[in-house]
Amino acid sequence: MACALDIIGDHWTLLVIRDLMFLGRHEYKDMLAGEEGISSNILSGRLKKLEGAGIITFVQHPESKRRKLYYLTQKGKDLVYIMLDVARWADKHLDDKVVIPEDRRFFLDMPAETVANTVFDKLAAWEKEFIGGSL
Amino acid sequence: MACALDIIGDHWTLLVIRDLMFLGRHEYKDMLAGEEGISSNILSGRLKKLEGAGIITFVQHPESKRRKLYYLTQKGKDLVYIMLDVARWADKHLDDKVVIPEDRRFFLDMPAETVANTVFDKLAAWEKEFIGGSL
DNA sequence: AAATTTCACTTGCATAATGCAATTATTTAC
DNA sequence: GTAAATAATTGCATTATGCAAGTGAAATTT
Repeated sequence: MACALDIIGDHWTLLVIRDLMFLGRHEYKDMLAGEEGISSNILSGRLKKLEGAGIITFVQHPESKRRKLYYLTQKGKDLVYIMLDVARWADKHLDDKVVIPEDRRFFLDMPAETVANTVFDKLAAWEKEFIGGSL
Repeated sequence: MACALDIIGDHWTLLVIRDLMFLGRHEYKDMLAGEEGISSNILSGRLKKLEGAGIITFVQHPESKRRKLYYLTQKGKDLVYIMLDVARWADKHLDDKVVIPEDRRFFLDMPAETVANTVFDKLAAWEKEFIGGSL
């Protein structure tokens, strides 16, 4: 538990992972523009830390040398179960403060495995387009 | 997600909850003696924060005026699903660094609901002895 | 009853992390 | 060539953390 929390137990790390897992934000600038307003230095540090931990990796953007496309490794994708439980808990106990977006709300009523497979499929499709397609 | 992480997204909070949920540490001094070595000021702060968030509460120890018995509310107990997923993820992906204690290892092979019910039953028995018994 | 110990904190202070704004280097667009 | 976009980095103020020591009340020992 403590070792896992060394990696994912801070305010911003799981938000970066959420961007990659659910929101289709694969670029630095997309994550920087997120509604929570992460600072550029924090984002930069978290991306490096997550890369070092083997949770994310990246390829060069096919249209630009300077842009990078970040995406989750399987180690990162497996965090979906934790993410889902956090969302379920927040929905149940913080429902006055929390609004789960409608387009993802139905996830909460699905079995975890179904959600995981849906997410995995979506990420695989993205990878096929941007990673598989460019190699 | 962000709101939940404001509460539980830090290094020590989930460790305090783990103490209350799995390790039967219900007193300040028990948590302070934990193997991770939390500082007294940090522990004090986290207990207050968790109490303020409605995740834990406490009663006076039946044998002493100064001692307190902390325990989880239902809001706190429901974090068991997140805790279990964190443990599963760590076991799968950090297995070189992580040793799951043998006396709790079998939890990883059980369905989440079974684990939750086991934990809930154990906590209810504790509460019946220390809370119900003293009122 | 006086002295000691236990307990749940609190305080002081050094170090580290965070947050914001501005800057930099490189790449792309015009 | 000039200007804009991108992925960072730097400087600096504020905040959080970590350690050691201290505090005051309650319990225990003598």
